[in-house]
Amino acid sequence: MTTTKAERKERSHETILASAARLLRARGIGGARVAEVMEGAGLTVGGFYAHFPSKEHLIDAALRRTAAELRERLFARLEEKPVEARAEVVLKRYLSAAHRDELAKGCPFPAIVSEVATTAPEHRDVLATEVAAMADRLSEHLAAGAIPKRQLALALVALMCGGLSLARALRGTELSDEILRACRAVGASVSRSASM
Amino acid sequence: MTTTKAERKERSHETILASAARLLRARGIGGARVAEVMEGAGLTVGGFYAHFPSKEHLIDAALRRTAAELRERLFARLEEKPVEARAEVVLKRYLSAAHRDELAKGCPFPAIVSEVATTAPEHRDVLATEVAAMADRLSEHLAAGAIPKRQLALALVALMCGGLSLARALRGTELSDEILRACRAVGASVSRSASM
DNA sequence: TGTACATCAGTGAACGCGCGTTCACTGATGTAC
DNA sequence: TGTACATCAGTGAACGCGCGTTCACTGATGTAC
Repeated sequence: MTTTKAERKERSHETILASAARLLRARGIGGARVAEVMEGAGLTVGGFYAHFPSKEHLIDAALRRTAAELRERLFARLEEKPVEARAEVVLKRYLSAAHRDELAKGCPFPAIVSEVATTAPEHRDVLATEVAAMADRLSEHLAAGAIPKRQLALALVALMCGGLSLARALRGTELSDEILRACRAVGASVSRSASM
Repeated sequence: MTTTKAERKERSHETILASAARLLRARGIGGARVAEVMEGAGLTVGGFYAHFPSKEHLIDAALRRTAAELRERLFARLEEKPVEARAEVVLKRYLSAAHRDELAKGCPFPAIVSEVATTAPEHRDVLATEVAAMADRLSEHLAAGAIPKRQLALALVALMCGGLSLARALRGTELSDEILRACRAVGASVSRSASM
């Protein structure tokens, strides 16, 4: 039960990152305030800079972390399914009402793409890496067919990200559900026809 | 050459709205600062509240305006083309490098969906109206086929919006161009196969 | 037509608030002897 | 083992800045007579 100072600091670091990961997804870059991140970690503002050199570094770390977590869950146990059915499973997982409603736990992209395009270009490189990683992983699970795998993977990432972004923005409206359904159906359709 | 006071005020109102329309698309809701909007209109901050009751009202007006302008251009002269070719034309126009690069002139959705989903839900209703209008207009230009027109329209809106959002966020990277191409190709493919 | 007054679009400074960051301090843990 | 000192994770207040909004004021235009 004895923990060293360094171990305790490491735990705090983790807690802060976890809190940031939640807030980044729920509120976006601008909305994830340092004071609130620290409060979410059970600490006070002042201590933050002993763990991260700046908010920018925190956001980058949280983005990497949440994107990796997403891939973990999105592509879990896909090997059990035949390759032709996998894209549909991914679409169903990503474009679900649960994923739309649990802002703080899901994909970080919808929460940040707008900001990276407009007021927070400093996160562009990290975002590019994570989007590429996502497309790569998806590509591995697509069947060869009429549409090149990489091309189909990139379009499906855009479809999923766009559909979830819109569905989240319109949460609570009938249109929101309709968008999720439409993207699942059309995404599945193109994946099927592409592999034939 | 004589203009009345009311006419001059009306002109200022227009100029302010035009400036806001540009800034909203280039910087998002949070990034479109009232002082900068007024500066862009050749005026000073203090006069703003004689034209709009709050920033929130301005953003709503700018969103409506820019969304309507987009529809105007996106669906212009489509009747000249056979119905089976129209979706592809829309995809080409929307998912172009020019549209990605000219932030201030294009579609407002990529700039604001993140914020509406996270920190600016007060604009949800206006956004819902404009997204629905966009899907309706697109739907009119789709050929009947295997996929219901409305469903295909909603998925194409999500694909376009998602593709453009990602391409803008990743502007300057090779991946950005690749995403645009992939979305155009896959979007065209699904539109074609759906109408057969 | 000319003069005195009213209107009101626009100015510019100030207000209040929230945010990222800094910093002097605290107190529990760790180290040296 | 006990004692004196060093370390450093975390505190909490302050700083500087930017933002939306307010407000007393200005001066050109419009109106009344």
